Amino acid sequence: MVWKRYYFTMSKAAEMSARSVAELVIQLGRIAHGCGYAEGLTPAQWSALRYLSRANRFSRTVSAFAEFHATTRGTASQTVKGLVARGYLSRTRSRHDGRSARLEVTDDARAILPHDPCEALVRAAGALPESGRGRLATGLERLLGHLVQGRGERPFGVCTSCAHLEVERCGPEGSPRFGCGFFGELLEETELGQICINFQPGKDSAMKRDFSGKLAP
Amino acid sequence: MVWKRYYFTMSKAAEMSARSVAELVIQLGRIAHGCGYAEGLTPAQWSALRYLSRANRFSRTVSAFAEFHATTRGTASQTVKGLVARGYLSRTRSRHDGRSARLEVTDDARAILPHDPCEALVRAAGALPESGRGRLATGLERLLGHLVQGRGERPFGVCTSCAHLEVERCGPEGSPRFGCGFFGELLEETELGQICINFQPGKDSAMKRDFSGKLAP
DNA sequence: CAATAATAGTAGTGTAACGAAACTATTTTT
DNA sequence: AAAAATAGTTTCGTTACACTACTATTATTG
Repeated sequence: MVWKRYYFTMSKAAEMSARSVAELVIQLGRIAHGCGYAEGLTPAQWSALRYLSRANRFSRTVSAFAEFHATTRGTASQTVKGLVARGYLSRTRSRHDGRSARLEVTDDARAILPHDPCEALVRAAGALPESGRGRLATGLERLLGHLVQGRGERPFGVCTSCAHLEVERCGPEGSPRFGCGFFGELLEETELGQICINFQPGKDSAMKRDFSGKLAP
Repeated sequence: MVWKRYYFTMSKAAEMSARSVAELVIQLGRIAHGCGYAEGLTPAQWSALRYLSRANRFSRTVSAFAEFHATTRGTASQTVKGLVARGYLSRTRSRHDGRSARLEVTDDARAILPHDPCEALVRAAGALPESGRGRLATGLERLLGHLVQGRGERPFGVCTSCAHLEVERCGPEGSPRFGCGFFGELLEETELGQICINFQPGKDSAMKRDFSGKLAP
């Protein structure tokens, strides 16, 4: 295991810098969480709106959000209930599974999403120099990966870096078609950048991730 | 102002990566906060113990912790009260200021600090490759700086990167002595790495920061 | 030097976020 | 056909936290 090697041989300096990273993440997280009461919504509700506006059609359910938000289904149900009551989410029962319901972000919700109080964090990140920002994202992603792995949970991710993604090219010059090997369904190109509950870290992913949303072979 | 320049000219790709950074910080923050109930202490109490064990003597007060924790003095007072009741903190009234009381972390508290649930985050950070870890810390520090600045607050920091630090060398080979220009008091060498409530970002700091805790001229 | 303002800290109250457990209603497994 | 698993909801109790009002001390100001 990789982290053991690093952990047990960590020097004093390495431990200090690791602690610095942890402290900074905690501090940032608290501030980001605290500034979450705009538009009469709670932090949990904003989190739900953010998640559901970024999740693909397999992942827009109460249970998926509960797992993403690291909370219980009961709590997630309450959070969603409030948003439905305000007209920010709509429910449609699944035809294939009578227990399940799909959640959709309404136009009203999309209208207020730019007022998400966490946009302050996005702006702060945007103020960083371009090169450092990419490295920061990569570093945080790895950090989250280690943390989630240590808790025995699954990470969330998008199709473009998922092992379940399948690409099919019709002819040498034909435009590619995409599918998910897990759900066994075709994927629109716009769906490739959405968050999926069944993300599998792509050791052998079909394509490399790219922040622009475009695909690199 | 720097961020304006970056913000208004942000490309689509830059905005995506900024959003990634923000989302990752939020996610990490939630997980780090959620795993905070070990040893019968609440997340807020763990946060207080962490802060007070890292803060210098000018900063170990209820008000300083309230500001650090971005909460009210009332809430901070409650948090501290619980820790005093459990014997993890001791109060000593200030002789210079009858209103103020100094908080000290007890030996009992130092004994349980290694069981801080947020140590999982430290371990995860320790699992990162050494080079990336340093850059990650720097990037997060800048991010926090931008965010705090945008909220009109002051950042917290340590003497070694503070503008108030004064260094005095007794002779060409003599060991240096340190003082704080703000509080007008001498500083022990062990205090130079502690968090201070009156940190002033050191444009012209007397020394460069170093994670090892050692000093570089 | 008095009057006022500011600061450090505490106490009490109300809200609401959240976890836990119990409960339906479907689907899957055996 | 019976049992187990899953999606989701509801209820209840705890508690973290903000808000307000309050005391005690120090700083400021005319």
